[in-house]
Amino acid sequence: MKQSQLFTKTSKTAPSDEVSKNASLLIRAGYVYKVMAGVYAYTPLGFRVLENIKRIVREEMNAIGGQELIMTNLQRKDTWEMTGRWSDEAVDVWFKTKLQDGTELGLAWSHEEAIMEMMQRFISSYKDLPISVYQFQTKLRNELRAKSGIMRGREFVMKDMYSLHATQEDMDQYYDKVIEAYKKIYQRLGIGDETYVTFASGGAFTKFSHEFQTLCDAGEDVLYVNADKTMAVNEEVLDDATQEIGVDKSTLLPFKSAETGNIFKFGTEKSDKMNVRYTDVNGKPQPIYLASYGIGITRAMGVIVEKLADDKGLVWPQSVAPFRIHLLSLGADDKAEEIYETLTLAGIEVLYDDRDLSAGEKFSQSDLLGLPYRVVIGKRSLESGKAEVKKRTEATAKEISLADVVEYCKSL
RNA sequence: CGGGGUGUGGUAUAACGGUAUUACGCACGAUUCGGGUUCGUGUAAUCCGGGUUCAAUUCCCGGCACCCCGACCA
Repeated sequence: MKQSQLFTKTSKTAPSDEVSKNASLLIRAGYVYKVMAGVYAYTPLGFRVLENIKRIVREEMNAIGGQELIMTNLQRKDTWEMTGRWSDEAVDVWFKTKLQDGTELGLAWSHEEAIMEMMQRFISSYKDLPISVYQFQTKLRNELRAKSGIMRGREFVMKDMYSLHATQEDMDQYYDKVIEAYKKIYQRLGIGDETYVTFASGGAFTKFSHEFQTLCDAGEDVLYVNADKTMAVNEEVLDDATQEIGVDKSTLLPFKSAETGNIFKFGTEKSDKMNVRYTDVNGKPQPIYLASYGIGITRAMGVIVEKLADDKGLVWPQSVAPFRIHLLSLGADDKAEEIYETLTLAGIEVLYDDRDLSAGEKFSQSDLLGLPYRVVIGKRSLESGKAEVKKRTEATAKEISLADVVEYCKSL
């Protein structure tokens, strides 16, 4: 894409109403637009990052048999009354609205009940199980206080997956498979080395749920990690969990962390409350085992920013960057344009700064945008047949022959 | 939800109760052309509603919005 066509622009000044690094940088660089507290629009650059994160998650979910679908934001009251979660006392983040005839509706903060309700229409026999479905969905939660930029909003994008099983063994087995898939996801997102599978407060079925916690100063949780970094426990359940697994809690060190994923087993709770049954091999009705798996897509984006950005601006891992290469022309538009066309035709995602700006502006804005690689075609180096390439994470650039630029870019 | 704070051009900011400041941006014209180049001209603002006062961006009341701390957080 040519940068002259991009409607967003960078800003030298940080917004006065944002404290968090992620929101401040994303707004300055033109990735998001703040609509209100805790509610952000994703402009083309931010949209591309979200789509890249989703692509990675989608690939891993598909790899373990997940079927993608999309549920609705408008939800029926009676769906939630079946499990006692329509009440504002039970769930304090509800947005509710009404049809013109007065029918009460809920705006989806979760889809657990909604999935069960839909699935009862499709599951009748043990032969229909197991089933694993997932979606990328906008969740609406009426948080008392939004904070930390895109990391805790009132409207956010989440990947939620639900697996339904005939037996506990089958659920347990699948649950473990999801843990492995999640590990791959965080690795691919570039935050895997600092993301832990942790014990956290559980649901009705199990004593603990599992959270995926990523070490991050902007996070809201405190994680206790052991010395060789193989085990971590959420502070919320520190005493219980350390007792359960027989670990001396004084050997664990606390770190701030952000919950980037949460998985848990409902067991037959929803099935029982909502009276959803399948028929077993003996013709008898049986409850369905349910487990649920979430990843905050927008929160993951915020965590990536928080962890990787430097004093010059954003730094994206190649896997999620909106473009792989930032091509700058410094008074060498003809040659740069030619390279841009060639790379684009080759299917390489390039942001080409074709604007008539000073070199300094192009460089500093390029740093702020944080694309993984920068290729500079300058009038000066053009004369010696050279171009300059630099990784965003490295301080110094190197020169390569102009003739090798296209091959170099293809090899990245 | 409890507590605290802040609302001024598009953005960031200044102004004892007395002519709304400056920078960035934007437009035009020059200048420059490898780290937010330089200069000129122009453009554009006091959150909303009351009150006090000769006079309110400034003080008071109410509302709304935003931020922070806490609480909350499958």
